[in-house]
Amino acid sequence: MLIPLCFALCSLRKHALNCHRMKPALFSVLCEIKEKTGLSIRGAQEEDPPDPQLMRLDNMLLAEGVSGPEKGGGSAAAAAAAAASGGSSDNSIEHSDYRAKLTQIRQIYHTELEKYEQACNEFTTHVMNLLREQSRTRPISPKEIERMVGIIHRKFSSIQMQLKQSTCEAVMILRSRFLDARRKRRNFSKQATEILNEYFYSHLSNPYPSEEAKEELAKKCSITVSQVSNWFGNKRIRYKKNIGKFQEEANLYAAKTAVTAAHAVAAAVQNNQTNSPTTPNSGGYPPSCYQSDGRLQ
DNA sequence: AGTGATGATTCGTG
DNA sequence: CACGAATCATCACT
Repeated sequence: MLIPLCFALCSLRKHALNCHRMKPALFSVLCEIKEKTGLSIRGAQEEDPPDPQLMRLDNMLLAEGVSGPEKGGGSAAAAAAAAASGGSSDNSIEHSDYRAKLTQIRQIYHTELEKYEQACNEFTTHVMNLLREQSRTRPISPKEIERMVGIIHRKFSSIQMQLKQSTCEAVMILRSRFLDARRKRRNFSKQATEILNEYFYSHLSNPYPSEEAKEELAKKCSITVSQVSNWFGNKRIRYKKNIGKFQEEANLYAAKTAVTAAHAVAAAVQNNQTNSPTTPNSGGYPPSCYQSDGRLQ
């Protein structure tokens, strides 16, 4: 009678011990995350010995929207990621991908958690039954039963901690991948670069596109407004640093816009034969296809 | 592998 | 907050 109980407890102990270890690296990362998210660690008090590790895990899962209230699919993390990527809605594909994966993690977490809770209950009743059987051969105090139940619950909560740990790890990996992907860059298409360069060189005296112009350029180039801003920021500084190097490029685009303008003029002339052709801009740079306020026509 | 080009990020400033 | 400047990280070409 005593043997099955001992065996059960031993196997449980072994499992729990295996699960109990926490990687130091992960731990420090989690601490950092906690600091950054500004979450109160005092918030989630755990009964028994208040385990700071478990509290951190709980807080992180809550912050990531894994263990929190249903729906929203990790709104906190998604919002943070969105903010990190410039706050525009241009990365909606990546966001939805991120959210989908987070939902997946969340689902796994909840089913596993449920499974553990169920297993814990089953095991407790199992042990209770064993104790009941034993009570026929020897007296068993309520205190002993209570102690036994306490042991089981502690062991199962440490298993739960392992689940929380691995869930946190999964979220961390997902996040780092998401942020890494954000950092990866693709060169803009040749067409986009051309459009940007055309604007830049035809506004060389004041290469600062207005917000509207940026939006228009962004639309034309199929990039984001912040990418346009980045491009102009980079272009201005690099042009200024080495005007000589860009001279050829400047001439090229000047010629190009001149040709476009000439075509436009020719078309205008054809449309209105009576009008005399306007003289092209005699300055260093050709007449642009932009309005006086810098907007594309 | 080395190297220049280029898009993105970070930080200081007005 | 927009911008300049410096820097990082990757691309693209040799």
